[in-house]
Amino acid sequence: MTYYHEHSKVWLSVDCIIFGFDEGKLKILIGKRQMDPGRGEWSLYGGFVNGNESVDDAASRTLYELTGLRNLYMRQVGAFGNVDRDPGERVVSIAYYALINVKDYEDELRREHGVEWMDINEIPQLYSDHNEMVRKARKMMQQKLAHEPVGFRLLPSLFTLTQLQKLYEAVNGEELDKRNFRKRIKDMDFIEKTELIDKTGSKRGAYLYRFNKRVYNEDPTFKL
Amino acid sequence: MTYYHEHSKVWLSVDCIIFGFDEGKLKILIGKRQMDPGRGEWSLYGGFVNGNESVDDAASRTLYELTGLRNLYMRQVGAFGNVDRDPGERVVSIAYYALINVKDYEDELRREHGVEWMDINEIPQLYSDHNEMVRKARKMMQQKLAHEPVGFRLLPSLFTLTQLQKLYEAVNGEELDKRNFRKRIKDMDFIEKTELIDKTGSKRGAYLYRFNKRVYNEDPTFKL
DNA sequence: ACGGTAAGGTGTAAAAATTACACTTTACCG
DNA sequence: CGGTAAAGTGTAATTTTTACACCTTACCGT
Repeated sequence: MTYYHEHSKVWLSVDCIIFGFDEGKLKILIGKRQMDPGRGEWSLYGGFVNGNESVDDAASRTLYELTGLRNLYMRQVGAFGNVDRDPGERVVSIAYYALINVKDYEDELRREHGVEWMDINEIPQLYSDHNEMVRKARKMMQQKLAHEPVGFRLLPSLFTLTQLQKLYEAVNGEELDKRNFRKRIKDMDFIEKTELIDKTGSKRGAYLYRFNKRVYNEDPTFKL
Repeated sequence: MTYYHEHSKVWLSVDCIIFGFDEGKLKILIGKRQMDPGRGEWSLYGGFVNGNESVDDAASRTLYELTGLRNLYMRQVGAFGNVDRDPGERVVSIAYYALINVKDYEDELRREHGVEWMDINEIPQLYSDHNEMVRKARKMMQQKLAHEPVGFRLLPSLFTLTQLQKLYEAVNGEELDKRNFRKRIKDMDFIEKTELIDKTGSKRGAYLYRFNKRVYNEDPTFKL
């Protein structure tokens, strides 16, 4: 018997704020809880941490469970540990946010889990402290996108400059000047213009770009 | 028996990165572990989370235990949850950083707990994943100080502009231009000049300033 | 076939922010 | 009473950021 046992153990869970970008809007995945406590309330998707896995691994596993996708871009938001945050038992939860390209997410899998994309600006009241998690995740994600080129995770691997601009506008909630935006993009060698043209967004068609990670790593300078 | 019980519980601890500013250097409090596992290794100060307290409360309590100070500026760094991070048992730890004015910390209490101030740039190898916690805490703290006027927490309530400049230099690890620095400070109405003069730092003496929280709250604009 | 339409694409000048930089003042101390 | 060491102060050059408008292209409907 060591000093550990003078203290009490808790259940540990992970909750996921999964960001997607669709129809010009920033969205997250939420669903109605299918179990007690809180059955029927809107909620983030989550799961418990098992004894044989790290907390990060539990988050990866939970994300995989929900989306069928591995190696998603994922960052920890933080621990939420109020005593009464879970109405049933003492459960401390570690929140993570992830960025996914909505096109990679099969709609069938989405329906299976009973979750849907909801505009980040129209999130209803959520179960327990999940609104707080979302707020913090959103802030951290904004911060991250302003300083590192990870926004691409929310887009297809080929994207137009208009898509990219709309993405940043949605994330930051403010419009950007098209010429100034494109000027900045041109300074970033790791955003490569391809010869491919997207015709879905306009009659004229727009060049498709791609993010070149190797070039970025050689000179990791990014400033939106 | 609910679904909770299909999963295993873990011990939860908090670890504290306590920043202080002394002799022109940014420092943190570390001590040699006085218990197994890891007895004798350099380590952060920490404690366990009890069943009847929130994780934040556990951190406050632990900080109070160590410093005798309440209402310290404190922010969560994040959860550290590798399976083997604690050599004894499965313990997930939530790290917090705090900012204190070293003058508020009684040296006796410090010795009682066997901790000492160590230059942030000269931190030895620490127990478990504590070095990682320190790295992350330092990064977050730098970020915070660059965007919010919380550096004052590391100084006496009255301070000279030279002290303030040296603090920011220590935090960011780079020298600042004196005139440009003071120009920016003058633009911040919430940094008030008093009529008091500090004679300890120079023969001539320097005006003492203070942070006025009320004025800041009226116009919370800060940019170092 | 052609005019309307809707998104794609492009440069310059003004304003603002940031940087670089050097000397005078003061009061203590020896 | 001269040396010293920190306190205090302004301006010009540079860089960064912002504001702003028109032409192009290809599809679509008539």
